[in-house]
Amino acid sequence: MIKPKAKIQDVAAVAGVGVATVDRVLNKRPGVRQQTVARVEAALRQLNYRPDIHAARLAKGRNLRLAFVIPRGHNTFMDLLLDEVHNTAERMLHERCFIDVLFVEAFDGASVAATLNGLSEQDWDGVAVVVPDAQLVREAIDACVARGLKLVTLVSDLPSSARQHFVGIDNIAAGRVAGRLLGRFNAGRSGRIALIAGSMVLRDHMERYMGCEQVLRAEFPALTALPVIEGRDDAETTAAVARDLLLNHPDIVGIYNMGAGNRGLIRELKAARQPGQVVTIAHELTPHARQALLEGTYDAILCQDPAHEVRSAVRILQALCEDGAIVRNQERIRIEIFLKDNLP
Amino acid sequence: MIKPKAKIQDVAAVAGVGVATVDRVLNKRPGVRQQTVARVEAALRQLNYRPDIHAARLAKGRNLRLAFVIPRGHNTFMDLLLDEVHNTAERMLHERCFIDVLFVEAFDGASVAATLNGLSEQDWDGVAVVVPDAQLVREAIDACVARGLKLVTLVSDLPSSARQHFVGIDNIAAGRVAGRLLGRFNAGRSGRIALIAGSMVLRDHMERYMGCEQVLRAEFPALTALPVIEGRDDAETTAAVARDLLLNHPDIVGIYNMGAGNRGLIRELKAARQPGQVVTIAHELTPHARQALLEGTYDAILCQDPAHEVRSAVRILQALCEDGAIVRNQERIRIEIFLKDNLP
DNA sequence: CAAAATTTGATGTGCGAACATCAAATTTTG
DNA sequence: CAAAATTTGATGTTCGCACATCAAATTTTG
Repeated sequence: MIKPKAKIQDVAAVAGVGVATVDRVLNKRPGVRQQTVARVEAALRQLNYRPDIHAARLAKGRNLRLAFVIPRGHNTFMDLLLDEVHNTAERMLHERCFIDVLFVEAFDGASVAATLNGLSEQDWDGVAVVVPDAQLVREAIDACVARGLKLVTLVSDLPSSARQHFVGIDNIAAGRVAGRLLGRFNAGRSGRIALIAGSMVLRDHMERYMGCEQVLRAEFPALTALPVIEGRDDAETTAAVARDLLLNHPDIVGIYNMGAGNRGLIRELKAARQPGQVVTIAHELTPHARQALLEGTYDAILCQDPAHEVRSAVRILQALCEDGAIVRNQERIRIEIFLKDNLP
Repeated sequence: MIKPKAKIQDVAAVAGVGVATVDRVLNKRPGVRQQTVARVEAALRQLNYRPDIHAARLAKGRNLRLAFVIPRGHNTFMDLLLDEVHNTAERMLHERCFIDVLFVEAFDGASVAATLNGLSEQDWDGVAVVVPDAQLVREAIDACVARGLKLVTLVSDLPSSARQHFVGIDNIAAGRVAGRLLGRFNAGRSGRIALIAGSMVLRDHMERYMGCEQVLRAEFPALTALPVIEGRDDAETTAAVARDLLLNHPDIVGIYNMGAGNRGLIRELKAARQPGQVVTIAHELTPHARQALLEGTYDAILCQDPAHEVRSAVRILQALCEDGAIVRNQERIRIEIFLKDNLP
């Protein structure tokens, strides 16, 4: 039942070669005949050999160096993300892995690109980066990867770049969920749905919009979406656009806030409507949003767990750097749906 | 910024003692004066020393032995759980951790208790167990823990026992979510809600019932719950009770299946009603449930990710056995809510 | 066929901690 | 104060692997 784990010696014995040769094959060192390589690989497979990760990490003694590139002082969600990077950095210090945070300006592709271009493959092994959708950024990412850095995008993706992985939710699906909840919570009623984004140049907001619009059109014809308003992910701007909306459209029965700025929206909602009158869905479980959900101002909150995202980014970068295995399902970032009943 | 990780030598130097003494303190070996212990501990804290886990695991050379105690051939969810135990066992084999599965009879407290009592602390370090709620089981758990085994309950809890941890969802919250979705998806309508459990001796089903009933009573007075029916977590029995329900209660507007046996329920629903006529909520994303959700027979599925639960149980047992740290948030099992839009 | 080039094996070192042993230093006790 | 008991330090071994070196064996080449 329990097979003792094979070690290099065992592999060498089975392959009929010396341990040094097995070592050469395992670490892709030169100077081994192709036919010998084949023999060793057969033995590896036969014994299902995997290096003992603890011994390996100890022997290499190498410290992984990871950089997190994050917008500075952007919004509450980013603050949560940042906190978690620090927590994780603290923990990972004890596992031979250093994590530093590099700040960039929010919404500013040039700033992100400049930071990425400044990352030398001498100093860093991997990067996790929150990116705006811009050509400049795409090129900087591709350059990083070409230099040999491992790179994952975080929260917002840039699929056409050479990034090795994306750590975040499926935003189209999130939008669809929002659309369906708006539709079903309004069962029977008809009216208008207001959509608020941070900025439509943010890919994640754009995708949420697409998903929501799709579902509303296809399955809830009694509800029609108003044109998307931009709140700049900022409480004051969001408050202003929300006030306009609520004043000018008495027939609004639902609101989907795809971006940040929850504080502003909540304030205006409370001022303008009775609780429960407008079905409202928002993103990210910030303290204000949480409170609004409990009070009934919000009806549901869609959420990505920033802590999970950070841990996942680190695990994936580790795996990429040390060619370990990635456990797919473990790295699936969930679209969490919070009602007032299942708050953590 | 980056402090090089402290090693035992550093601690010894700071404390002004030899490495052997630090080692004695770290591993709680006897023969050190209290005052020296204090000096060493001060140094440990000052340097924020943590043993290098890779070196430690390598040196100990000990293999963790974990047992998963799981009901045999119970239902699809348990099958998924079992699959994942095997996957994880395969992966953990390479990390000095052996995992075995012990089968017990479903619903059978005596069988579980006997199995637990058979686990010697010589052969095992930790146990994860899916328990029915029975006094016999509680005693067996307490005995295990008293023997020095680390023990976590899985999926279904027994809070009054001495188990070190529970790995699973908050079932009361899950029930509340179900209640709210039933209420809101039925916005305006009034009628009866059918509740189906596997068995009310299962704590998780009982708790779901409580949560759901709570919310319905408090917030959706137009909906009244019928008495709970037991489907034995089995497709045929569930089909039979569902058929009865649907025949005898034309005023049913919602169904909450708190247990397994989805296949039976789906079959009867399709036979008796138009899709969309009865709001239906069920648990666990099995292939049949998934299909039903896509087709509109089900309206939402509440779910606990068995893969996450298994990984979490292993991590927690590891931490308990090697007195490592537990990352709380990472081990929080989420109540996942699936609509047809966010299926993985 | 001999010389040159390539492959291979044996061997050693270090990673950081766990654990063991023994001698030296210190404290306690009679 | 000396003998006994307790604490302490120095040292060595082990875990499994990565990496390096050198000599021996094999193959290739002219």
